[in-house]
Amino acid sequence: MAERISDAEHAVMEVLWKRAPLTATEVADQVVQEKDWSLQTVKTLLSRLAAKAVVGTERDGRRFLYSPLVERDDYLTGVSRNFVDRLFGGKVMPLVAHLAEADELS
Amino acid sequence: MAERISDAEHAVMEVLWKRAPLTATEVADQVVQEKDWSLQTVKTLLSRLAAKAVVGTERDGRRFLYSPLVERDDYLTGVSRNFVDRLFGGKVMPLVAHLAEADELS
DNA sequence: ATTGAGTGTTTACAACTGTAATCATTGAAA
DNA sequence: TTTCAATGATTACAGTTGTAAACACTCAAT
Repeated sequence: MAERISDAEHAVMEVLWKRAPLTATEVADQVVQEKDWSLQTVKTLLSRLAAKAVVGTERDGRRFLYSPLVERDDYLTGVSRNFVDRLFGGKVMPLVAHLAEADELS
Repeated sequence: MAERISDAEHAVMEVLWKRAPLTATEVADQVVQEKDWSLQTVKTLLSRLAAKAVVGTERDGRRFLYSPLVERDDYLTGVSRNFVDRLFGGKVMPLVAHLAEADELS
């Protein structure tokens, strides 16, 4: 039962997948370049992810260092499969057909 | 701004996409074969879809006939694009790679 | 010793979801 | 005509999500 990661949480994960461990502020600095969120919001998201054991925390003096506990690859595989299953009966081809427009399909 | 359709609502839409117009009870009869929901639940979902103008209602005496107002095809294209954009930077190939396992890729 | 900036924790709060129960209306049956 | 069953409308209620404010603690600078 893979833990569910919400959209907002996903944005945070992307930062940690790029580089980790990071402090909350470091994560926020990155995230803010994409999303217009406050530091508080990012900290809330980190807490929720930690509560779900999707990121791990490691004490570093007064602050925490956050690191992903699930691999980006595993996560993407999970949601992708779920997506095709729900919307395309598990078949990849119909999905591809729906996307075969302005994309580099070679 | 395509109206957001939730998972539960999507199950209802699938029924209407298969055949329409239908009464609430007819929809429920279909849906219940898949999901273990009460008639009330299906009616709530139909109301919400109608409120969002995703299904249209046509009075038929004392009851309503419901029909989809968005095409299944358009909807799938929308969510698919959104999905690849958010998770794969709009690139289809990486997505396919993540799914290239037990599937009929010929 | 005091203060302020950084950091984690707690609380907030509305929108959306899943899942209905209850209410109200009304046509059909008795 | 009274009653019942079907049906739409209203209300409910907890969990998740997005988005934070407020609180508390503490190290570093004054």
